[in-house]
Amino acid sequence: MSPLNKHQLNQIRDERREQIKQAALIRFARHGYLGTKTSMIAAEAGISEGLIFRYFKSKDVLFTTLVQELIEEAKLETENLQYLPGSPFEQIKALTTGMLDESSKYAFMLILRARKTDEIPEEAARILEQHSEDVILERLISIFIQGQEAGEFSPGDPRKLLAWYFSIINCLIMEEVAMEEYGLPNADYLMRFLKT
Amino acid sequence: MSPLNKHQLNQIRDERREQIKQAALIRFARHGYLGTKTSMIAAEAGISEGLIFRYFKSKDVLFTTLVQELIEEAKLETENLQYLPGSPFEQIKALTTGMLDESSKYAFMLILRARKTDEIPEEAARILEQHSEDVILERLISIFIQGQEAGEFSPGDPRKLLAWYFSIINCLIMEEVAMEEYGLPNADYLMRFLKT
Amino acid sequence: MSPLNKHQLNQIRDERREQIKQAALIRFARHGYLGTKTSMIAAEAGISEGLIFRYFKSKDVLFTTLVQELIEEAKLETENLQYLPGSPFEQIKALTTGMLDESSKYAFMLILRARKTDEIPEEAARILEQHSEDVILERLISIFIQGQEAGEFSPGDPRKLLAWYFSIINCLIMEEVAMEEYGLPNADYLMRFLKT
Amino acid sequence: MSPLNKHQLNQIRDERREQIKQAALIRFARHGYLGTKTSMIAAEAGISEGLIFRYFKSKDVLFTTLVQELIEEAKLETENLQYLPGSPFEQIKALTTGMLDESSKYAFMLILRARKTDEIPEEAARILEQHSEDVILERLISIFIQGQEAGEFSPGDPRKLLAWYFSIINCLIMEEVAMEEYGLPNADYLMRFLKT
DNA sequence: TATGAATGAGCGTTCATTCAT
DNA sequence: GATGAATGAACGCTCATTCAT
Repeated sequence: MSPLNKHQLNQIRDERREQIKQAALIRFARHGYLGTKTSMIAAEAGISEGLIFRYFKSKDVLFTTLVQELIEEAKLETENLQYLPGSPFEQIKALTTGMLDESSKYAFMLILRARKTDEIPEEAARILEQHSEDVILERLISIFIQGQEAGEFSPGDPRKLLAWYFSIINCLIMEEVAMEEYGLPNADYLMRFLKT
Repeated sequence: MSPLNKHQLNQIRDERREQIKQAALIRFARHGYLGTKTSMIAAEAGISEGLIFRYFKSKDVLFTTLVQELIEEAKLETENLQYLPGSPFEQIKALTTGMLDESSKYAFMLILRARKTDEIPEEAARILEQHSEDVILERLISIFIQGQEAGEFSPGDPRKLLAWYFSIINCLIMEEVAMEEYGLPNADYLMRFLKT
Repeated sequence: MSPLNKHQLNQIRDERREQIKQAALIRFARHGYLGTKTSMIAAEAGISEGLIFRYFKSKDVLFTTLVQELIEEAKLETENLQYLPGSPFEQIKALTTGMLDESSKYAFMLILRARKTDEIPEEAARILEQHSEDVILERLISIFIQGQEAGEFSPGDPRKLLAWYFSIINCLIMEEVAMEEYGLPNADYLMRFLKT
Repeated sequence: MSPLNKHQLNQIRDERREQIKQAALIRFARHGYLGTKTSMIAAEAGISEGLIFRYFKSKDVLFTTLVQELIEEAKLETENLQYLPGSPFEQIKALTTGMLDESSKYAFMLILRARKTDEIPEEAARILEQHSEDVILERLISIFIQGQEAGEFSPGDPRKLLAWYFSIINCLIMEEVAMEEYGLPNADYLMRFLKT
């Protein structure tokens, strides 16, 4: 008989995996893929360097896994959006508020930083290319069109408006450090860009 | 006796230096500090790998020199700004237009990417921290205050308004690639954030 | 009070030890010392990785123990040989037949592979050097001399004849895999090398 | 203008490549693929560890290149064989003598050791599987059949005879170290195996 | 001055070994 | 006694930097 039963071991494994992913998220978000040494992740997680490789085959796989899961989460959040109550303006404002929220800070930073660099694993680049632009934006575009039809949003190509608006949100999240002094603009301020 | 006189040699040196800096600018802007290998810079400049180190003591120094000079240029441009004719709104609009211009693309990309990563030489980080926020922003802040006094800009802490506004511009420049489809919003669009 | 008495525990220990040695024998024989990971031995034995080290201080010691014991067995077998009935030719033929037998395959493979590599523990190398040539060969040499005196074996330095003959046997055992198609030559065939 | 012309540089590169290959050949032959550390090859060649990788992308590629070239050479030698004058017996004796020769010792050791281990790069394994058995042996088999028809070689399946004979040669080369005392049997001795 | 071969410190990764359970 | 998660030394490999030419 085992000294620890199967359930307990699985729990330990799951906890460690999560712990490593959390540490990696913070480091990758702050220093990028190349700038993050596995020793930094180990230090952040408070474990030995070698242990990382029992849970993730390589730094590459660890990064790609994170990207994969973060994209998945983002997709779900956007999916829910269109079934939310309220006008298009209120829906986008809710999303904007969520994106600027402290709790999802590192997730966005990692994804956004990753998308601006060629220096990430090929597979991660593929995932980013595929999902982000195509799937999520398609969902939002219909909300934007409704917003324009309702006269809430400024006129013109809705895809263009959407692209610009989210570029700004994205970038602001990335600026986080520089912004420390004044914090992030609130959603109301940013909605100016959309209003007619 | 030397086949080239001192003046000619100096000219060659200066040209080589410039050539290396130009190559480095493009590469650092595109791939970041860590992502840019010295071999890439040599290839971009069409010289041998070793030669870089006769003109710059190290990759570190080359990068820091670039940052230094780009900051310097930006400072000059901002300095000139306040002596320009036109209302505060028109002055900021001119600056905005200049920043979004193609010709200064790589310069801004390098600086902005650098500011988002800890993974740059310490000295470069120090330069960015010191100048960018303190000196340049100080110059702009007075224009913003004038703008608010003239009722052209929205009210509130002018530093906050300034920080937010330029964060957005900066981010949009960085998005350059993702934006290919729609290009950058023109200055008029962006001025919305400032208007009351 | 212990649920198992001392005798039972010793029996478990002995069985485990044997089980590990058997698994290690197969793996070391097939993949050599460096090519065999302790995890492979554990898997082959159906036990956990850590348990190996309660029975053998190290991979090094496990390997050396195996070599030691296999050499010991070989020595005993050779010892018995000279008291066997029959002519020198028949005695050597019996030994040859035994070496080519399926049941001792892995034992010979391990020993032979070990002797061809420096990459084994120092102590194991020492054992191989000492015993193999000195003790076993001494026993066989007298049989060879008798064989030559009886005109059964070809003339010349008997040590040379012996060394060559067994080298050939050894090699054939190692070839096992490549030989699958045709099997091993039988003892009669090999005795040609000895006959006048 | 270059300080060294293109021809000189190519010569340096070719010499280094050959030097590394020679060092690697000796080490791989003696200690096998896993047992040979890149540091050992560098030490044997009298160069730094890193330099190996300017000439060969990886230890894997270096090994595979060696296997490739050695197989190629062996193929050529065997090809020439059948156009040589003399009886089948004399032809095989010439080949045997060549294989036992000091100068090609390491080449055979490397190949033979490689063929006995799974622990080599996949590509190298593929090359060995393809060429050795199929191409070379086919050439020799016809000489063996002629030898049997001429009554020079012992009867029976010629492929079996060939396989056994060359297994013995191969193994003897591998035994090199153990054999130091008596040297290798000469070709005459080994031809006994083939004679009727 | 210019070259590119050569170096070596440091990274990502493996695996024998330890140890809490 | 048995487990397998955890460690760390050592490996293969990269790349900024040096140096003979």
